[in-house]
Amino acid sequence: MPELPEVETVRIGLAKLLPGRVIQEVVFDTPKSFPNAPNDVANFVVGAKVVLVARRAKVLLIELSSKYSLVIHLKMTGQLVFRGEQTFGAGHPNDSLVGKLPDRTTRVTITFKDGSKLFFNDQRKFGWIRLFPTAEVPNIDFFKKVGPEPLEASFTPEVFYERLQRRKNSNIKAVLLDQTVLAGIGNIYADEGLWGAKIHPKTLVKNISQTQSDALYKALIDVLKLSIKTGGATDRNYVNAEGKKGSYISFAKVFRREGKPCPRCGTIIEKIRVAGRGTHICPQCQQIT
DNA sequence: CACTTGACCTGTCCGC
DNA sequence: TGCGGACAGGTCAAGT
Repeated sequence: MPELPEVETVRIGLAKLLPGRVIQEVVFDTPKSFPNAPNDVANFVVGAKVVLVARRAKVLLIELSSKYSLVIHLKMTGQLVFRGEQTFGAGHPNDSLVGKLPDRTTRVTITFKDGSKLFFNDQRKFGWIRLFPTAEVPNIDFFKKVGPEPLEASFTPEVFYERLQRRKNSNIKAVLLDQTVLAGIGNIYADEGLWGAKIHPKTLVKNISQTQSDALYKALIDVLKLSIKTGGATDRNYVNAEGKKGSYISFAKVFRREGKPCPRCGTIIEKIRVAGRGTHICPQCQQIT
């Protein structure tokens, strides 16, 4: 669920809230949520100051003054929610944003010297926080393999078409979800982009024309930008750094709209299964070519 | 090698 | 009402 726009929205929020704060304490539930040894946390996290908050693909990077970085993947149900000390404590008038934290999904709590806290919540425990020397982050396997950022200027329609050709015999939806082809697209924006470009998700890449590729490029960029503008898509769990929901889902054309009319032609939207994922299409607008 | 499927988890929803 | 099972979907490992 947290795809590029959601992670970027969290980054924007944390970038305003965290830099300059000094970490005082880190508490985590199980090693799985924070696989680094306690010693590393004691040596390189506690006492360090947050320098900046960045994003690559769907991964958040919190760079510390210790030359180490917290590398965070929210996977499906992860949240990073910041609470200043003034919004803390049961019964406090400002303590009503999304309920009291920590809650039963809280995996890691980072407390800053000024009393504010950052909660890493994750209902399904797929997400994680890892600690790496900042200089080593680009060498993490995932970052070595991951594809280009779709919103960077260097990502042109030509680059997109060329990257798609890496998987000519796969269906286009599977390829859009492949992070080594292109970073940041997940189930929501794959469906929305394919609808925008009028391409059936089961269409094989080798059967996608340059014209269709260009249309898909534009549709993907458009939905990603719109979603960032609207604070991301809250389907179930997603919230931003302040614990607030995003509103993109109300702009969605097909995602989670099965049984409702296509906004373009009125045909009833169907939900099918492609690449092992629930997939939403307009059977009239999107036909296999 | 290219590509697809299953595992990892927990909560929710649907049918019986 | 309770219960089993399908489903949610990002990524990696295992399978075809």
